[in-house]
Amino acid sequence: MTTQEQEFELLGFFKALADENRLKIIGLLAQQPRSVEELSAVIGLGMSTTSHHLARLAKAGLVSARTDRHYYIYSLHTDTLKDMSQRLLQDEQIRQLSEPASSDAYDQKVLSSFLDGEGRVKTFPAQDKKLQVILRYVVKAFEPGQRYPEKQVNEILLRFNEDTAFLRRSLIEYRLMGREGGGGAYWRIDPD
Amino acid sequence: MTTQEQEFELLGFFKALADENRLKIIGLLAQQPRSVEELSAVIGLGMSTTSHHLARLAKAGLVSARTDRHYYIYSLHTDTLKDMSQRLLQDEQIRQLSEPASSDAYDQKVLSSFLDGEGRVKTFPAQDKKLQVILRYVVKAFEPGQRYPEKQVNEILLRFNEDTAFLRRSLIEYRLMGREGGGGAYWRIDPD
DNA sequence: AAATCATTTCTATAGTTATCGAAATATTAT
DNA sequence: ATAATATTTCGATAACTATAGAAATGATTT
Repeated sequence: MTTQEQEFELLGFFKALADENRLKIIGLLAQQPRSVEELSAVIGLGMSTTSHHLARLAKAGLVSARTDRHYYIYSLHTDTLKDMSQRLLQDEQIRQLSEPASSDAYDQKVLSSFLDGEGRVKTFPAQDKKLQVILRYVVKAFEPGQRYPEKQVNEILLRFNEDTAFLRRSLIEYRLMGREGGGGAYWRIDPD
Repeated sequence: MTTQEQEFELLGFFKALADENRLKIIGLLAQQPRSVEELSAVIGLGMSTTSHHLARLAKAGLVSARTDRHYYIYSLHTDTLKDMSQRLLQDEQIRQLSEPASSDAYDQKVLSSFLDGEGRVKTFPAQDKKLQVILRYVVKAFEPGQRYPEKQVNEILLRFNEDTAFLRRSLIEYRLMGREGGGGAYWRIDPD
């Protein structure tokens, strides 16, 4: 089962139960199976409306009907209800509600705001979170595992902005690059 | 907590989660707390819309915000989610979703269809379920605990319909009255 | 086969809600 | 204080859904 299907299933489950009259139906069917006519009389709705609600509940796998004499007798699928609520108790199920990949949408938005057409940094964002997006973008100009003297670092950073000192300092501060105190060698720190 | 409040709370819970984008928000906040701006960028909605969704989730007690720097950081209340889903696992919670008293609405509807203005039975319904409603109505004319000879039973039943034999037989069949084989004594069986 | 009855499907309408853009509010930085 | 920025509130619109009544379908009895 894919993440999207999971989400859809859970969404259908919640939508099915997000109605006052459908909750009442669930409650009545939990007591005993009942016909459409009986249900609509008890909760005070037209039979077509009740039928509609039952169809939605059935689509979510919460009820089903068997035919008995003149009547369609609907009954509750308690196990579906319990399966779903138990799934909610599992942390992983909740975390997977949003596709993990889509997280760069935010980065894209920040980048398009603060970069010009040639990929240079127009201005530096004041907020940490946005600045980090910019820095993660800039640091890709360095090869992982390679060591750079300060002079070369400045040359590379100059492609992004005049203020190489600020960039250099920030890259160190946010632990995207490392620096060796003595010889002035820099290197890119791998993201983990 | 009254039954109505319970239902309302559960209804609010389901309504809060019955939206695709709110489910995504829940998923994102399960990974880590985030700001409105970040959330709206990632799921691709306007910030006002995202704010609206967050407000609904907060109303249901599912998220809350703390302020940090420029941002309002929203985080997930995992315990609310778990409380609710555990409540669903308890059978009593589900049965109480509909007020128990309201079950006579159906009876009322059946009675008004098959009784005339004086409380007499116009015709006998063909369906078991409806016939039972009529019989439960008729049997109230007998005092619990008292014994009636057949002749008196017929007199009483005559107030409801000419066909006293059918009524008598049905009352026995559906175990609303008992009969003593020998002397022909009848009595009303208490509902349990 | 015809008749009766329960249920569903169809059609239309009213109420609710998701959405966005603009204006207002709140918070932090200068 | 003033400016900058993030968030919420407001107003309007579009999409969705609950609802009822009428017509169609399906099932049961005679």
